[in-house]
Amino acid sequence: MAARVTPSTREPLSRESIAAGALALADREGLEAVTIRRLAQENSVTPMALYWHFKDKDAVLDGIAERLFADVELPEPIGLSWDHELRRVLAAVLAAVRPHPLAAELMVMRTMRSESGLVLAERVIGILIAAGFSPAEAAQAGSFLLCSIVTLVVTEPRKDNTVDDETWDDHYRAKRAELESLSPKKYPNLLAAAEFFMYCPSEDDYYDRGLDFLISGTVGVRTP
Amino acid sequence: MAARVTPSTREPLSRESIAAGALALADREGLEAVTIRRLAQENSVTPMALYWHFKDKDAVLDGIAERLFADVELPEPIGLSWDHELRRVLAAVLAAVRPHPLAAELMVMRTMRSESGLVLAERVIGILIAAGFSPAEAAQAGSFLLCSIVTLVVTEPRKDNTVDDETWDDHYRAKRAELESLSPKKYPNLLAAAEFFMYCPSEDDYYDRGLDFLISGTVGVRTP
DNA sequence: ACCTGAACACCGTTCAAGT
DNA sequence: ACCTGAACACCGTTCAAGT
Repeated sequence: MAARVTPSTREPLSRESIAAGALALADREGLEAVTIRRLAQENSVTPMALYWHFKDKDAVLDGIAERLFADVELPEPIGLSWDHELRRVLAAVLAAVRPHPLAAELMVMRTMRSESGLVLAERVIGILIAAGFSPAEAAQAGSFLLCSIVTLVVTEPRKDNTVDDETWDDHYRAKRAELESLSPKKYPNLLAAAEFFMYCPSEDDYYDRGLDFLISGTVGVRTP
Repeated sequence: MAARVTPSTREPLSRESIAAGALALADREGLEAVTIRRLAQENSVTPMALYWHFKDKDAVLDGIAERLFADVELPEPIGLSWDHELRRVLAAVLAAVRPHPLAAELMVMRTMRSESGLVLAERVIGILIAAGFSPAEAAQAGSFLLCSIVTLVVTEPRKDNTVDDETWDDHYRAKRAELESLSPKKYPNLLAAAEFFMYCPSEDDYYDRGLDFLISGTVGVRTP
């Protein structure tokens, strides 16, 4: 029984397997749990072993981001108007990012460091330039749109899975009680909306509205 | 000379002075330089001294965020349409955040933990609800708008001040050469926009377009 | 090529103690 | 009330060495 778990049966390390394990760990316990030493332990290996496969910890994080970008299944263009094509691309990014709310922030500022990220960026910038954006405008809008997808996922009010259910219930009740104890005279609107900062009535509505917002914004800043 | 710097002449600690010093440190060297031990050193005090004023490190970060929100000078309403009033408020947030690109991310998820943050949120949610947004829609849009201001500031292509000029010049040239060596067949649009991922032609244009985007997006998702 | 082992300079935090 | 001192369990990383 226990013999099956001895170090001698360990799988060989690789950039990909380490990155995949790191992403899984981030999904389970959050990004701050992803440390060199912890990853070494999970791979039944010495911390220094990881430095053979990655230059430093930042390169490991690049590896996680790379895996996230690789999960984006870019849709083939089907001849819709540019704003509808853009929405399909953003929806594909969203679909890839949603399962990884605790790791998603790594995609910000790391887009150009992986093949998949570059392909995605080329696609978005291409749509924007074809729509009449200048290169400078397209670069800004493209960067902002990708960050916004990450923002939507990261800030979606959710039951975080890094703690057990009762702990989170306590935390939730405490936070909500705190918000709802605010002065009704000073914060009437905040009180009316209080519950929606902690709880999302419909995830699909939330993300549909998010995409609507981004497309409206993009259309709105175009100067054709 | 050296006598003037002896520990005995040290100013008394306080929540506010520690938070202000922490923000200044983050501005100079980035958030990862803000450690309990470093702050202790800068205040000529033992690390443990900080635990009298703050519960833990997260509370110190709350303190920094609090200072950032306190810098927002909310404009008085002047009877414009709701979207123009919203733009004035977002512009005020932007003005407060722009000087602190390396610390700005702390404002995300910490809005409700300080008086100034609550006042800002009440104002934004108030505008949205008055414009016809439901409480749930207003909560989502309000959260997203604030995060977006932070995103604009954090992702603005800039010469980061955590390293000296030549180091950054080298880094800049290397990055740009890397981007511009991409296959023109595979990444034509990315190449056309390459320089604008690293360099901002006009900060004012950049932020004007950012605010335009956010207002267009908000107007676009309203269902009156 | 791939991994180990010992060491270094850092972290945040607890606990008991000083004034 | 406000701060110190020693200690603990962590970090990332360098350098030399093993197979």
